[in-house]
Amino acid sequence: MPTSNGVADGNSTPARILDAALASFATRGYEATSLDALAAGLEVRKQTILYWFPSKEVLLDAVIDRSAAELSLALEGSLATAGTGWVRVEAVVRSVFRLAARQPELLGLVREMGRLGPPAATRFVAVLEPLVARASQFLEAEMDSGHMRRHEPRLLLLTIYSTVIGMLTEVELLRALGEEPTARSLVRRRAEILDLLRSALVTVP
Amino acid sequence: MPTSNGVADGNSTPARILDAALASFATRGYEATSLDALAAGLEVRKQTILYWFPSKEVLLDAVIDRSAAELSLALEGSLATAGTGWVRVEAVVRSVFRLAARQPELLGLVREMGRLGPPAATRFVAVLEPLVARASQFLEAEMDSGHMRRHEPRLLLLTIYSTVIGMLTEVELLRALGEEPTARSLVRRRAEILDLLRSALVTVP
DNA sequence: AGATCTGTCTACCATATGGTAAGTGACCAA
DNA sequence: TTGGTCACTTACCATATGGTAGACAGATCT
Repeated sequence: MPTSNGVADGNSTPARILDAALASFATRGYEATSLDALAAGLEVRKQTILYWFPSKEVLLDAVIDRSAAELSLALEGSLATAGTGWVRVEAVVRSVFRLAARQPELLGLVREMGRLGPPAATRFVAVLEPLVARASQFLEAEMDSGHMRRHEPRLLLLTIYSTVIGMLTEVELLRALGEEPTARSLVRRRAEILDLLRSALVTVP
Repeated sequence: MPTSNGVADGNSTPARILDAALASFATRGYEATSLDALAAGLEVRKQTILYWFPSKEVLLDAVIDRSAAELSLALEGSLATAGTGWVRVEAVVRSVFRLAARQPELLGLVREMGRLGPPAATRFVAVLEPLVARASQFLEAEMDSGHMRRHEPRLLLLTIYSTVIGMLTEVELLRALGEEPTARSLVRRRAEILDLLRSALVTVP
């Protein structure tokens, strides 16, 4: 039985396994990822994976937990930004894009969560739930004070979420639209999304 | 070798297979769908499936082709709507929601397309490519004539796409937000999305 | 030094999966 | 009647998959 906790800092074996699993789950999908393939990529035997994570599902849970924590941390940080309505929304969107540039797999996993029904998705949502509540309250307050156009806060959140995730993960469609997966394109997409959101949210005084 | 073409109208066996495959691909995903499970659901032996569709991949292609055609037809219909900028955008969004109410699996498959890289996604995108081009041109023209706020047409399209698909397929997240998958909720989501898009697109005169 | 623990490995295994080969009954044209 | 096609079936098979059991080398403890 492994002694070290799930945190597994540095380039320890469990951390490397988590990294590889995240990457594969996010791109190929959970079911399409085999422990053998994962192990081969790590130049390790499959049993090593099963030593640290007793089953594939446990591995998935570990990946979800770590990713959710990371995501949560990044969002918490940007939510701590002071400022009136739009500035804060912009800060959050920017931080998500920053995250996407540094760790695209993370956003890919988020996208995958929808497919894996409960209990995986439930676990993921549970961690982010407080953030959603905070964001929802924030939006509502901003609308009440007239800083933003009035919308249904939760559905507005879903819209922002969908748009950002779509912009960051719809690689196939992006390619079809002639948008290459470059850093420059990412910046352009960020500009566009901010432009759109501002149009939809900011009240013209 | 099957004689009838891929159209397979009515409740013929190949049509039933396509229906079941579409449903399963859209919800469980392609890799997670086994021919055995599919056959069991249809109360038919697996070989019957392989009789009509020589391999799983061929089945996927058939599902994609049929779905893309159906989607294309629906969109073509709504695009034929005459009218100035916003009215037409609204018509398209409404038709997609109508489609989602009647055939949720179709939208689910669209969502799955992103995951299945080439060649599956390519095939799908290829069919819808002309529509994308038309829509893009339409948006650009409307912006040129000042009926709509200026945005990057293709990225605007991606935004609309992401938002609509998200609103219609993010079941887990919707549940977490307290939005039940009812018809009433669907109407509310449609209203919200139209509201948002109007805010972002329509120029205040 | 000997015992124990840790991390990884080799050796298997039951099951599931996509796919091949060949058979069977119904129908139909000659 | 007979031969052939059609739709579908039973009988298999090679491979991949998640997982179990246990060996083995090195470090750590007593």
